[in-house]
Amino acid sequence: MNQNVFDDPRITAVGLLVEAYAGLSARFAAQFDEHGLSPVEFEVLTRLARSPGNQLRMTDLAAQTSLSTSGVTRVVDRMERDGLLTRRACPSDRRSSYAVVTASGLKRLDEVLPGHLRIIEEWFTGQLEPEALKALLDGLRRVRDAVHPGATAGSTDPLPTEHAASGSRC
Amino acid sequence: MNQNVFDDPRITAVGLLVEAYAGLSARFAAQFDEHGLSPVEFEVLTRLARSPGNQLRMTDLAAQTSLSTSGVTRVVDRMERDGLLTRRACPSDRRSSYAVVTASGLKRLDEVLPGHLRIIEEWFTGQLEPEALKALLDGLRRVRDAVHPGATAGSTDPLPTEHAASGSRC
DNA sequence: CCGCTATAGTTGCTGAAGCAGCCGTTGGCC
DNA sequence: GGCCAACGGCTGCTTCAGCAACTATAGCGG
Repeated sequence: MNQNVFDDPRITAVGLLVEAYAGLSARFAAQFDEHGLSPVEFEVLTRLARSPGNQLRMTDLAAQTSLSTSGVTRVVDRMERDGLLTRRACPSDRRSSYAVVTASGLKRLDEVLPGHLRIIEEWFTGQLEPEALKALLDGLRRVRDAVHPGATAGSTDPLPTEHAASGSRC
Repeated sequence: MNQNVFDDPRITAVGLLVEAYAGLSARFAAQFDEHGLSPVEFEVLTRLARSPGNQLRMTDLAAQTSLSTSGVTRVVDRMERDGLLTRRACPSDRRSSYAVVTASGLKRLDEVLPGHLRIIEEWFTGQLEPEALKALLDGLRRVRDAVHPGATAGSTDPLPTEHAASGSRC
């Protein structure tokens, strides 16, 4: 076996990305867990909270997260059971329903976010001088732009606020 | 709700990392799938192939991947069923067993790796000029080093070749 | 107005992964 | 030599996500 293949700088580059991502994800997950949230639930909460009216149709929510529509159904089931979300019927289209963040859900988010930001700063952005951080982010943006739109996996797009507005708004 | 929280540069930074990672992972997974491998199986295959004798104890394999020991048991079950791996008893410690890559497993890896490297180049390393790539990797390395060692999630360490040698070598 | 097709969401089934508990083995200790 | 704590790996149980099938509604064409 060509042992040296694994020393290929391309492999190393991917390794760095994977490890940095995995390490950060683990920190995030630990903090989410302290607040009784899974990473997916946190993502759902933030997607909804940043959307107009704190709500999104199930389908749109699926498009904005790493979940399939059936996955969204289950997650919303759990979160509705926990009181973080509610389903609301769409008045203009009886097939559709909205997932809406409840006051309790917003409160939970307010409890989680400060610590989340602190963790990002402690383990990610604060690890680098401003110009090094900028270089890192520029590089990531380039890769993201190449690989991003409509990728198979969820897009986690940070600024899709107009997405819901473009759809059949109720 | 403080809508502007989501415009925080720290959130954006994480978004970039997550999206770049997710996008690349999706490309990788698609190619693995063409060769009948899951991402985890590819990881197991590479870990073993880069280890001395193309083998690793189940426990060591678990430590080097994102899996628990029970997860390793199942994955190795599947891959052994598919002929990519074999279990071999450890002569000096009858509790231990090795997972060994078969010729078929190595062949599979040889089929997958060139395309894998091509994808990395096309969507990641080739997207940036050499100095920009270096800056990106330096940044990732800093974050990785901060967050990495013994993290909760799997470590995906790219140079643990001495790991197996340090253990109770048979 | 009727029927046909597309769409929204839910549900049964399957596969994968973790945890906890189990058994067999090992290696130190008396 | 026998005993016992530690360890390696496997199995039962649970959780969770995706796929595919299903129901209900919407919207278009004849």
